[in-house]
Amino acid sequence: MGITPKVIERLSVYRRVLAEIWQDGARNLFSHQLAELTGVTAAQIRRDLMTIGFSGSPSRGYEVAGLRAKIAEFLDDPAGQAVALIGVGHLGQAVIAFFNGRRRNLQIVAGFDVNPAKVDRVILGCRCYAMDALPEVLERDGIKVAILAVPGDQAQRVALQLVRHGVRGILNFAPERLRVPEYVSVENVDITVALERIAFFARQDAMQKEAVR
Amino acid sequence: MGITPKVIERLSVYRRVLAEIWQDGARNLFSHQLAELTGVTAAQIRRDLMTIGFSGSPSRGYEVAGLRAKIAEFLDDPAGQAVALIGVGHLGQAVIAFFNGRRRNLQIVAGFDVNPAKVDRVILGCRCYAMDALPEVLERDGIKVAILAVPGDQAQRVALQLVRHGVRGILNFAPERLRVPEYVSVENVDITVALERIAFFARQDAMQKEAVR
DNA sequence: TGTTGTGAAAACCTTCACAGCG
DNA sequence: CGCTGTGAAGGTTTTCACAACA
Repeated sequence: MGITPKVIERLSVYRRVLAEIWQDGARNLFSHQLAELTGVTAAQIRRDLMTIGFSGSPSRGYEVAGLRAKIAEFLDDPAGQAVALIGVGHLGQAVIAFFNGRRRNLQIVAGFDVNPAKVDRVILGCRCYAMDALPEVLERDGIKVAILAVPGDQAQRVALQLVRHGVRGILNFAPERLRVPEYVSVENVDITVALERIAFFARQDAMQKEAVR
Repeated sequence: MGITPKVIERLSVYRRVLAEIWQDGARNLFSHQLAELTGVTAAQIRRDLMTIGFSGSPSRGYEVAGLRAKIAEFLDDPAGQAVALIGVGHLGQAVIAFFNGRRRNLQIVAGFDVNPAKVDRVILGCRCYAMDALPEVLERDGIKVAILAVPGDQAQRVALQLVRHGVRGILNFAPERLRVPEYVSVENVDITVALERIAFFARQDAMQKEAVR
């Protein structure tokens, strides 16, 4: 029974689609239907649901409500998880705007920035603090998850500061590989790398077409 | 010989680190040194360099300049690649700010938005157009790569529009799985999913610690 | 019939371990 | 000696294919 990051990722995608089709009135669906909606193969979906211990019926398929509940039980902390955002620049603000209101269970409750113009203001609904306040606020709100949206040359230093004050998961937007203790999870969202990847494959496809001609 | 997305991703990381150490005056390095700097294992690095056909010497290691050139030869189009950005909201602007000046070879040359207040302005150095202008501009600039930063409910429609006008790679920030022809590469950067992933593992670690206690 | 649940196979990716060499 | 390059092994993830069932 292996709950790998990939499984988590797909479960997260499933549940978004399930919420949509629930709105549309669907109460049951088959693996191949969910496959169609998510771009994951039906076999993969059945495997994933087996992994989290959810069963369907051959005649009716999977019950949407039950599956949503089971996924939530897996992914969410019932008490909710508070999230800190370090770096309230363009990217940080985009993350707040993108995120707030989307998931109730996971909320960005505090922003931190070195820019005095931002400190003690409420930006897009998120209260901002000076970096000095970090230890105090993290402790006060029991924050275990942080989003790092600071310039690359500061990411490592800030990351260690976060870890020192109890953070156990970091979503890192800086183009630096962080060195942190192994009990801390890091997820790198590297926009440059992502763009280079698609640029490469877009070019590849174009070259193939040329070769075939 | 398999050039998979994972290899591309690591090459991209290698070259960033190589640029840094080149600045610091390093002219050669061993696989284990690059491993230390990137968090990738030395064996993996040697395998990757084998894949792109780059050789080092047992005594001197790898020549930094040559390796940088070889990676560039693989990843970059020598003519450069123009990139379009669809959706110049918070996220779109963050992407421009994050990206501009970072890679010369890959440049965001045009932004598109439905908001008339943005049309025909230059935002963070990027010229913005109305959505109507999409076909014309894509064609004019020979754009094959696009960044999609529009609301989820519009992503699919816009994606097909992009494909229809020649785009072959899409970096998708919308929380929707795009259905596009198989000759188009899509890379999903799903911030919600990423955050849920680290939140899950942060919680996991906390629970394990509790169980051990 | 058409579906789920799943052992087994296949595909893919990473690591090991060592020959070869300066 | 310590490194690279690489065949082979090991591990992980995905897919196949089919029994069981409504």
